[in-house]
Amino acid sequence: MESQKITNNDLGKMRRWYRDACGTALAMDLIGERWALLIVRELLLGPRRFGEIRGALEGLSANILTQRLEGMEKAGILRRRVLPSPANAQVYELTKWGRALEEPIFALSRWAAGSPAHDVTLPLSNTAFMLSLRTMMNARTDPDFAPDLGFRIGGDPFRARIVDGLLAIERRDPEGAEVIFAGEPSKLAATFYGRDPLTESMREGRVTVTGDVPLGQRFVDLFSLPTFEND
Amino acid sequence: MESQKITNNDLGKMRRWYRDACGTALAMDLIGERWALLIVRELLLGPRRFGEIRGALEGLSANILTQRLEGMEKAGILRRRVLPSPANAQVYELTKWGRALEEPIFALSRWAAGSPAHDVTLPLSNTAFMLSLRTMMNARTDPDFAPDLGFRIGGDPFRARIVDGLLAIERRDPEGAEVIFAGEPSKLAATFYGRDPLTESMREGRVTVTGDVPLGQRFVDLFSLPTFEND
DNA sequence: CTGTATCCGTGTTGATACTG
DNA sequence: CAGTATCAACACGGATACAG
Repeated sequence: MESQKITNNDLGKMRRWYRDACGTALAMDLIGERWALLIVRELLLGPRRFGEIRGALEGLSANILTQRLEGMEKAGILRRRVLPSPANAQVYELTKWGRALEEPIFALSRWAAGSPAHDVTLPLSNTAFMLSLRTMMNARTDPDFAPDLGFRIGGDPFRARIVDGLLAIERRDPEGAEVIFAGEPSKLAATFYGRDPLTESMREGRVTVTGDVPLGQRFVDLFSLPTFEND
Repeated sequence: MESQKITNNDLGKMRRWYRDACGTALAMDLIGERWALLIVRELLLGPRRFGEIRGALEGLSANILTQRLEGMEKAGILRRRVLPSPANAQVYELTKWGRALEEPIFALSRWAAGSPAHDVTLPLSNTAFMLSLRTMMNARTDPDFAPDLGFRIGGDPFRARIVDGLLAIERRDPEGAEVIFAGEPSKLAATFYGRDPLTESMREGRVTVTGDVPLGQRFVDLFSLPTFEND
C-alpha cells in the first residue's frame, strides 16, 4: 500500500477511462469526476482539513469526499499530511503538479463567467470568492497601485496584494492592512461584480469596509463581469 | 421549443447541479459531463457531422452523443446547422463562446501531459493529434520560421502555419505545402513526441514525409513532452 | 446515412446512519 | 472530527428498433 502510484495498467481496469492519448481526455479522467475540481479549488489557497473541505462544498457527502481524496492522492494531485506535534490533525495539500491546476481552473472560470446561466446570487464558498478575485481582476493595473488588502470572508482571514498585475492571496490575519473588507461571500460578490459603488454596499449593510475606503473603491473598480455576446 | 435557452430555473431541476456561483462549478456543470469536452474538442477545428464525431470517439454511444449535443446546444456552446442546397447534411459547430473553450481545453491538456499516467501509445483521434501540435508546440520559435505545412492524418487533410508563435490549423487539402506529413495519429504522435529523428520514423514506415524533409525535422524539433517532477 | 427513442445490465453516485 | 457501510437512484453504454 505504500507509495502507491497510478499506472497505465490501472487505467484499463479501474474504471471506464477514456483510454485516449489526448491530454484533454486524460485530464477529464483525472479531475473530471464530480466534485474533484471543486475540491482542488478549496486547496488552492493552502492545506485544508477534511471537515473544512466538506463544510465549504454544500451537497458533497463524506463518502464521496473520501473517494475523491483517495483518487487524487493516487493520481499524485494531492497528498495527506499529518500536522506536527500538538495539532495532530491531518490535512490535505496539493502537490506541485496539483497546484498547476490553477491555470486550467482559472481558464474554465473565466470561460464560464460568460455563460448566460451564470448567476452571481448563488452561494459561494469563502475560498471560491477569494479565488474569483484573482481570476477576474483586470490585469492591466497601473504598477504604482500596490495596496495591502485584508479580507474577512465568512469568518476566514485573508491577506492580498497585487504582484505583477496578479492578486497574490494568503490565508493570514487581515489586521494591519490598508483596507479590510468583511462580509459573507455572496454579498461581497454582489459588491465586487455589481455596479453599485462601495458606499452603497456599506450602507445596505452587506459588507463592512474599514480603513482607506477610497483605496478600497479603487480596488473594487478593477472588477467587472464579462458580458455574453451571441455568436 | 424555439430559441430555447438554459435558465437559472432549469439549474434547479434539470439535474444535480452544483448551484454554486463559482465559475469553476458552473464550468463543470456545463462541460463536466462524460464526453462533453471531447466532443467540443472534435469541433474546435470546424463543423463536424454526427457520424464524424462518433467515429472519432471510440466508446461513445449514439444516444449519449445525442444527449450531449442537445445539452450543449441549449447551453449555447454549439448549434446545429443544415448545410445549403445539395449537401443537405446537418453539422454541429461551436458558437463563439463555445470556441472560447479552446483556452481551458489547452490549459487542461498541458497540465495533464505532466501526469505520470500519460501514455502516448494510446489511440488518438485525427483532430486530437492536430490539436496536440497546437497545444504542445514550443511557442518560442524564431519569427523567420514560417513553414507552410501539410498533413494527412488518418485520411483527414489539414494545413497549418505558424502565426505569432502559434500553430494555425485549417481543414484543407495539404497539396502544395512545403512539407507534408502523413500517417496514423498514434504513429505521428510517437514521431513528434519521441526522441527519434524524423528519418527514423520514416525508415520504420510509421510516417511518410514528402517535400522539404529538413524543414520537417526543424518543425518536429519544436515538440517535446514535459517531464513530470515530484513535488 | 443520420440521427432518435427505448429497454436493460452495470457501475457510479450520494444521503443516511454508523463506528473509531 | 474523520471516515466507513449500506442502500437507493441514476448515469452510462450496448443493443436494438425505428424515422427522415
